[in-house]
Amino acid sequence: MTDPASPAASDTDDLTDRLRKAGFRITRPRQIILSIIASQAGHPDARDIFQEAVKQDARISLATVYRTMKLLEDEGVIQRHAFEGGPARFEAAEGDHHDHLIDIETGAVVEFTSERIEALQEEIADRLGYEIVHHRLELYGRRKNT
Amino acid sequence: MTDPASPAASDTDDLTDRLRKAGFRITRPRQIILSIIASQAGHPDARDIFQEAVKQDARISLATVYRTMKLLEDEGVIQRHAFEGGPARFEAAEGDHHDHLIDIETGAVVEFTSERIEALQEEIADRLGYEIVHHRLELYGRRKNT
DNA sequence: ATGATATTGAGAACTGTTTGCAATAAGGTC
DNA sequence: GACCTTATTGCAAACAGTTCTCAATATCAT
Ligand SMILES: [Mn+2]
Ligand SMILES: [Mn+2]
Ligand SMILES: [Zn+2]
Ligand SMILES: [Zn+2]
Repeated sequence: MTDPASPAASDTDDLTDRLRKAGFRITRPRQIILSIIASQAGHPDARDIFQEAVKQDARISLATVYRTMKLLEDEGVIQRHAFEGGPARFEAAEGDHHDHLIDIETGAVVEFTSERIEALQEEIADRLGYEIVHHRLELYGRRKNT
Repeated sequence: MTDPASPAASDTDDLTDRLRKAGFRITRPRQIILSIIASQAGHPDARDIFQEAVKQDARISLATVYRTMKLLEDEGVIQRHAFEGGPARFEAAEGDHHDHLIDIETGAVVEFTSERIEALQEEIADRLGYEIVHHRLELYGRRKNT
């Protein structure tokens, strides 16, 4: 038992194992960042994660957050989004694929899925002679005055 | 007759009228940039436009290109795209709405439309209680080996 | 415990874009 | 056309987000 106060212990352990097996060293910054993305909901940006991390270890640097996000993205642990305007935002890549609707007034991010849209995308790419590697569907809107 | 060598004269004239009526001064940089976006096909970035512009007037600055693109975007003359990674890219906003497929190997941009996808987007936003202001659908893929 | 080296923190560098400011020029008025 | 007001420009500095350089440090296999 290393840290009785750490949250989301099992998720984090899964991820550390995954990284260890991939030949990466399990450093303190990486453990902290992993625990943050495992527990944290939403779509935090690098600065959000950095600020959380600093609470647990004041000497962590923003550069390390960026480096770790890159690593985790390459490992398929997280996904990176580039919503309009702002900095890149991240989320754990556990669940199924989904797309996003962004409230242009509040910045809130709503997730949704549509098998039909996904299928249509494939169909279109296919017709154009392409194979989709990844895609990006973002709806920007405002809440209806019901 | 002001400049017998200028290309895409009528399109450009339409646009200058539009700007003039909106109360903007028709400056040399603006005329040049307008003629470039009116003639140029594709999805050039600010640097592309700048390089073209410099050929016609060596003293034009990149800052003015950015300022003009902002103005033209606000006026609805052009559309701005933020494809993955690179700088913002622009295109004349004459035609109908369309979305993009980007060849991740060559960077080529293929345009497509899908009324069905557009309709589904509306449906989804509606169901979530939102009204779509704009959206972004980008497919990133590679050419099929057929 | 030791050693090889992957990783870190700090800050410089970088890319794309915006901004402050003095100089310039567009276009309305005479 | 000359004159005036002020929008627009060029330049450079500032900015935001991200990546990189490099010496110091920490991980982990032995
Ligand atoms: Mn999400
Ligand atoms: Mn297009
Ligand atoms: Zn999708
Ligand atoms: Zn569309």
